[in-house]
Amino acid sequence: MKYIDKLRNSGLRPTKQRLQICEVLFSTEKTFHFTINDLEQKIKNKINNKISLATIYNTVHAFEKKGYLKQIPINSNQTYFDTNVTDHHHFYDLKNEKLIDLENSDVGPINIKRKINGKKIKSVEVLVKLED
Amino acid sequence: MKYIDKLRNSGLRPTKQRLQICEVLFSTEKTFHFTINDLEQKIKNKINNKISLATIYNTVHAFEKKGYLKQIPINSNQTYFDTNVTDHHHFYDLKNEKLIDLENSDVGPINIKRKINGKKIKSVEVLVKLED
DNA sequence: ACACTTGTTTAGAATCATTATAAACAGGAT
DNA sequence: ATCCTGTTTATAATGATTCTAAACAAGTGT
Ligand SMILES: [Mn+2]
Ligand SMILES: [Mn+2]
Ligand SMILES: [Zn+2]
Ligand SMILES: [Zn+2]
Repeated sequence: MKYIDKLRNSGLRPTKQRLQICEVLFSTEKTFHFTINDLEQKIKNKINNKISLATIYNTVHAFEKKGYLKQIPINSNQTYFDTNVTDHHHFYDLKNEKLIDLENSDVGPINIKRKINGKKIKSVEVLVKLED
Repeated sequence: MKYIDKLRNSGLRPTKQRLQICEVLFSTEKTFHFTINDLEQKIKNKINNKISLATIYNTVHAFEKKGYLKQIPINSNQTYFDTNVTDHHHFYDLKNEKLIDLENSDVGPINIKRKINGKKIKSVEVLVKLED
């Protein structure tokens, strides 16, 4: 399995549940955005055994900490995650609550001129809200 | 009172609670960021009567809908609001969970080149996450 | 001033995403 | 096989937010 090494190299045991969640999250060429609820449904559809909700939360947070997922900050009652962990920006369609990736070339480089003493920049993200 | 007209012109009755919340939110020259919890504390400190938590939620949402407040999208368990309703960007200090305004001149104009069919841009916000 | 309508406030309950608990389980090393 | 420790799981707890519906108050008209 291609995910076993990925997990081992991160210090995560390659359990059956984690491998199956890897399959759901990382086996497609296209990256995507999801909530825990979305992921729960995808898992239900793609595998026959059950993975507990607690494990889904645990795994997503473990993967996030290892840099295999990232959270996207939007105002929603549910947390959105992204399998695209490169630096990139988003459209957020307020009507259907869906995120759309923006290529960096669609926005251009962003130059933050101001500095805060003792702090360094971890990320720069643009969120473009869309309405009808 | 200076807030009575503001409220009446928005179709909101100038109740005692709303006027007091206006005082807390809009009487300082500096704008600021807050959570509902922050606001609850500020209210407790500045006035002697009690305003119920439900009213604080109701009022914040009413003011948001009228454009007197806006929500700032960040990944936090609590919703952040801003009394600065102009288009502007933010630093977000991950350590102490505080927002800092960025002047538009600190970021420069952002040109979104891509268009989505049938949708128009409502806002463009940059979030710069800070770590130590 | 009074009555009437409708918007607002309120305490408390409900909702619901997320996190904590702690017991059963499984990976991996020896 | 045994042991250790990380992981999974069902379930409970948490906590921010929203809902409910009854009491209340603002505004309007008389
Ligand atoms: Mn997380
Ligand atoms: Mn809201
Ligand atoms: Zn994305
Ligand atoms: Zn701000």
